[in-house]
Amino acid sequence: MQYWLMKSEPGEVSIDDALAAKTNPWFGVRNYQARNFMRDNMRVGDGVVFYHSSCAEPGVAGIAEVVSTAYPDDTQFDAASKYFDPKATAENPRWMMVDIKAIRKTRLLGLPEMRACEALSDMVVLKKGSRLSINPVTAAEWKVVMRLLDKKA
DNA sequence: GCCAACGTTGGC
DNA sequence: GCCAACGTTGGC
Repeated sequence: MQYWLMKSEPGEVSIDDALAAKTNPWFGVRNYQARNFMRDNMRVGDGVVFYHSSCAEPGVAGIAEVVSTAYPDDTQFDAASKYFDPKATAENPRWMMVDIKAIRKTRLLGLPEMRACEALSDMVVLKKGSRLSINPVTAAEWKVVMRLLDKKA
């Protein structure tokens, strides 16, 4: 059992959108490191910190879980999609995705509050210049995030 | 909109 | 295989 942080732009898929859907195929990841995490390391039941990025209030917005192992992201084959990849073929898919199920919406745990928490100082998402949309989260960090989420802001 | 940081591409 | 140029991410 592992833990992850997954970024989503609320303008695309917010935690509310994710909760409304039964499962969310995590299409559109076009970064090899993030793909490899999904393809090689994600297992059904893994915990996911649902993070809102590129928005007015970036931060943790909910909790989710991984509900499938990796399979080809079909948007790579769709010429009409902005995620289309002409170099990808059905025999040799380049991009993979997993299905995510939202568990609950939480209060917004914003970046300043996360940065203020010493126990989270090594979180990848807080590192300067970190742009990776999928990050491993340690069990210790997960616990701290859960505790912060249950606290009043 | 700005810009720092990072990833990818492509010429050599 | 190097590295400059370019594109993207994402906080501010």
